Amino acid sequence: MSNVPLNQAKAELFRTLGHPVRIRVLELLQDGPRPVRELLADIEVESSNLSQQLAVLRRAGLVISSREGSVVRYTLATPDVAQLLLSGRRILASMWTEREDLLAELRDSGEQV
Amino acid sequence: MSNVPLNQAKAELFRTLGHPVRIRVLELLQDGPRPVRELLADIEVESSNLSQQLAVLRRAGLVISSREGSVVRYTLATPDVAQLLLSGRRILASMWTEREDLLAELRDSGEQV
DNA sequence: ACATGACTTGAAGAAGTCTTCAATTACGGT
DNA sequence: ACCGTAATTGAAGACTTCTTCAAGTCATGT
Repeated sequence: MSNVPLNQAKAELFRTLGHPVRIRVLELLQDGPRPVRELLADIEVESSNLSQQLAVLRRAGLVISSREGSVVRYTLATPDVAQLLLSGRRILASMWTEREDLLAELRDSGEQV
Repeated sequence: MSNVPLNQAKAELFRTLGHPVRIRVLELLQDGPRPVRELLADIEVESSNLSQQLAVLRRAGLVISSREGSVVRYTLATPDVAQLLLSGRRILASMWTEREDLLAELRDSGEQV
């Protein structure tokens, strides 16, 4: 039940998502394929840096690129990526509200002292 | 609709999951709280290394530790972590089957030539 | 008080990742 | 054939993360 190489693969997948530009790219691609030019317009990053991050996503197999004339279009390799991003948002949200609850508790107990 | 600090937070969350030992720990904690001793028995890793990885998870707010006598017990900060791990598994599965389909296609077209 | 088992911490070198720059490829228009 | 725009690549230096070691804390048994 441990399966070390599987956990290795999972870790690599998560590590691939571990960069704000790559997250943003995947989020934009959720609404359908997009040419690099458009991604570049929506993300504040240098063209060569975006290319580097796209290459990371490509190597990980999360996106697919195809040249169409002078433009390169990127597509999500699987729509399941959306689920993963959603789960991430949800965890952040629940950690945030838990911390907020704690703050409220602290404030309340402070008022009692 | 871009929200750079949010994407930064998401990226940090995913990066925290980007290590096989940390993945394994979270998976074990899905079945309930566990003392370090037990985690150590289930994961092939040095005690000090496990501690380092637990510290990363603690700092990220994904787990909570509490001392009970001479033993330290770890707990998932939120059960939502399970969803995230599941989504990860699912992506890996769908990437795997897509690649398998591709292989089958290649094999078939090879037979036709 | 001391020893022991259960963990954590700090530090150091190796390994990996990030950003940026300059060079390069690929296509379309003239 | 040449230029401009679109995108990728390779390489270098800064920065971060990983593993391991030795040393440290903390509670319990003797």
